Amino acid sequence: MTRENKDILSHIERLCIEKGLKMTGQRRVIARVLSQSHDHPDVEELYRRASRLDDNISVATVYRTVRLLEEKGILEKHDFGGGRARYEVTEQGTHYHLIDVDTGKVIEFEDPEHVKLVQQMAKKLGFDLLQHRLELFARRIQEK
Amino acid sequence: MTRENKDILSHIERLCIEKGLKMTGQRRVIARVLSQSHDHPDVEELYRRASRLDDNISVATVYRTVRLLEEKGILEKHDFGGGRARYEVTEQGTHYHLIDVDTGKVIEFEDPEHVKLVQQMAKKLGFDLLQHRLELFARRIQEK
DNA sequence: GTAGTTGCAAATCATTTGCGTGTCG
DNA sequence: CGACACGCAAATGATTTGCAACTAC
Repeated sequence: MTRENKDILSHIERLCIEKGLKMTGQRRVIARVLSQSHDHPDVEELYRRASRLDDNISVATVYRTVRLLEEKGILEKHDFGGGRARYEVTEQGTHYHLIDVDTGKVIEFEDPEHVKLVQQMAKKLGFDLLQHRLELFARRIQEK
Repeated sequence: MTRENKDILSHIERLCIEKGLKMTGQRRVIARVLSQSHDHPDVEELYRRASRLDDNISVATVYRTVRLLEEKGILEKHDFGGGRARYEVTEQGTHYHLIDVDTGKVIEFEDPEHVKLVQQMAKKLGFDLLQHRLELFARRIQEK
């Protein structure tokens, strides 16, 4: 039973402080929400989650904060279709996404072999790979 | 010196007819523009190019047409950042994009082996692959 | 104290849509 | 002729922003 204690800094809040961001109440709440989110919420969803912890937060602030954190490299923005941007906390290793087109759910997976492969691809074209993304749009196999 | 003759059907127009689309004047013009575009224009740019050939075209129609052609599989929609969707004519084999981060230029390449690989990836996760995208962000190798 | 932040509502921007008119098949 | 396409302008939906009040440092 882990206790969520407001006196304990969330992972993201720590990162914000490292980057020298001014930590307001709303940013602390949003940071906490992000730290606890292991999916790919959109702004609306983040706003909903944050409001649950503190009703003194506006969507505008969520938009502003999310943009700020993306600029700082703390968050990554994705376009998985559906019209709204979705966010996730930046992780160290490259990982890929499989989007279930029926449910919109996103499955993450890693494949270090594939990373090497892609580096080779870039090299063959005369480039050094900086980053890359691989996204699969797929439908669950039916076992009738 | 190839002649562009209005009596000759453009490649895309042919595809539209195959799909049973009603061919209006505006659709013919847009089809022609698409046939001649070997880059990744956004709607605004398509509208500009179409207007050059025929000033009797509205942006709304370009939006409608582009959506229709995407549904028919004749066009592909991309999000390369920048807020607006970009389009290209669907080619038979899946191809990938390498974006030169210094110039913004997009290099296309194919890799049929990789397509199979990705299908395997999806299968391993219990999915049938519908489509996928691989985008490399890279920098040209310096040979000083 | 002061630069940076917030909430609110109005503004933007890309894209979609309702409607009366026009046209392909 | 009848279903569908068009232009126009108004509507939409996500995201941004101006402004006056507030707060972290």
